[in-house]
Amino acid sequence: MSRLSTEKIIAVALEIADRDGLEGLSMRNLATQLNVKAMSLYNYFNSRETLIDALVEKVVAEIVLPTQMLDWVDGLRQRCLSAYQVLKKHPWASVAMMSRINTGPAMLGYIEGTLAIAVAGGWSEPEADHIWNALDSYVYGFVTQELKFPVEPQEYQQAAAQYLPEIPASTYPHFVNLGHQIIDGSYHGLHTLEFGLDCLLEGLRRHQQQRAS
Amino acid sequence: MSRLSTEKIIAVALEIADRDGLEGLSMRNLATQLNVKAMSLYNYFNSRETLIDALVEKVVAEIVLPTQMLDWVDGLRQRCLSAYQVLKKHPWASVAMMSRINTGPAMLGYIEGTLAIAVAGGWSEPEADHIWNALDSYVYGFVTQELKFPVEPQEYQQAAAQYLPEIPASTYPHFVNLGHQIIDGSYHGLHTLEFGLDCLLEGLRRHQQQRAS
DNA sequence: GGATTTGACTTACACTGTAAGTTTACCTTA
DNA sequence: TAAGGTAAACTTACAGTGTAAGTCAAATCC
Repeated sequence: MSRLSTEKIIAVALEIADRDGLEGLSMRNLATQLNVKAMSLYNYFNSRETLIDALVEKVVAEIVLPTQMLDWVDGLRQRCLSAYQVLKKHPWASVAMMSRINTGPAMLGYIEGTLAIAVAGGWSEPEADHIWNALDSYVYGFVTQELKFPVEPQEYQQAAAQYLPEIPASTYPHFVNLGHQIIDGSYHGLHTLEFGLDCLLEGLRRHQQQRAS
Repeated sequence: MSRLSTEKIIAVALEIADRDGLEGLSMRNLATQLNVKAMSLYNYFNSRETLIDALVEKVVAEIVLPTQMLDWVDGLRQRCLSAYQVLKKHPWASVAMMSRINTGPAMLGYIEGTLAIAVAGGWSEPEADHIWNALDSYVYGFVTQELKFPVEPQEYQQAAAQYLPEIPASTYPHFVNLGHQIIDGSYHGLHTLEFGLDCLLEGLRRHQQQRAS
């Protein structure tokens, strides 16, 4: 660790954020990991916020856009699944991407690539803009919600068993029923990105067909 | 303001959060507004986090579920639109709702009501669970993204005019095209919740029809 | 009226981001 | 090689954060 660099800082910051979340990424904390004092970081980033912007760029760059020519539905689907995988690798990122404006090259390339798929599929540019926005709203929202729940079905089962007794079945019948199904194993309780994603895409396809006729 | 109470604290905290965001809601700040010192608040809430949980509950309680019996599609649609309006009134809330687990009565009632609409529409409980999750993922994600952009078309136009010159049209053709359309007024650039919502619902309807046949 | 509980208070600690100013070390040019 | 310039580290300081711990007065209850 002879000398600092933006790349080195970003790499270590990414490690910390992935492990401890954005709130665990303090300038002093990060500096310590780099064998340096906090203020030295300000030679490379104007503020903590701009550092986080750089982290978001780094993450967006990981999302892969389909290269070979696909049906627009398959293309968008594949893109969303890639975004999903990347966002799950970086648990802090979905909220950051939703709530901050990023105009870095990775983000622009990501948007451009998505628009291109839709336009190639016969949509106008404003329509492609709506489609991109709708898909990402769903993907970001889904990931963020999923991250707050236990991942393993087993943990889910335990959590359900723990909390369910306190919930009156008379006022919340369906909710409690679901809880019982999760506890007895007849329903895993886990959600998949594909469920809503395929509904969205199916709706879009219908929308396009209806307009053509 | 003779005496503190959870209701009074929540009311003022809600004002602050709505105006300055969650990061503007500090215990000292909040206490000052209540003519009290910070530590007095801890007589009513164990921590800042539990206070925020209470705020979320308060917000969820504002969401209205359709009362009269509607088609399940219309019922879910109406519910999502209500949630959307409420979340826009409380700009900090969408992220909070996505990222924290809330088991208060308002939240449970909200979920239960949503499940009930879907089940009444012929879906199984696990399916209703998936539907609820998909819709809320989209709504939360949409609101959060929308809140970071300028609201007025005019501001959007100005922002586009300001940033577009720096973006090379050769590498981002569709993106730049969209920018031009926003600047010249042929495309407002604004998104609507309904676009993706109706796609989702249409996809769900198809899904159900296909299964029935 | 005395005991008990409630709800406010003060103080203190370990953090946070970052503005401002200083020193060290290297690199370039004479 | 010596000198000058600059880049990149440093220290110090400030105003803020959440909250643990202990104190003290007033209201409530037996």
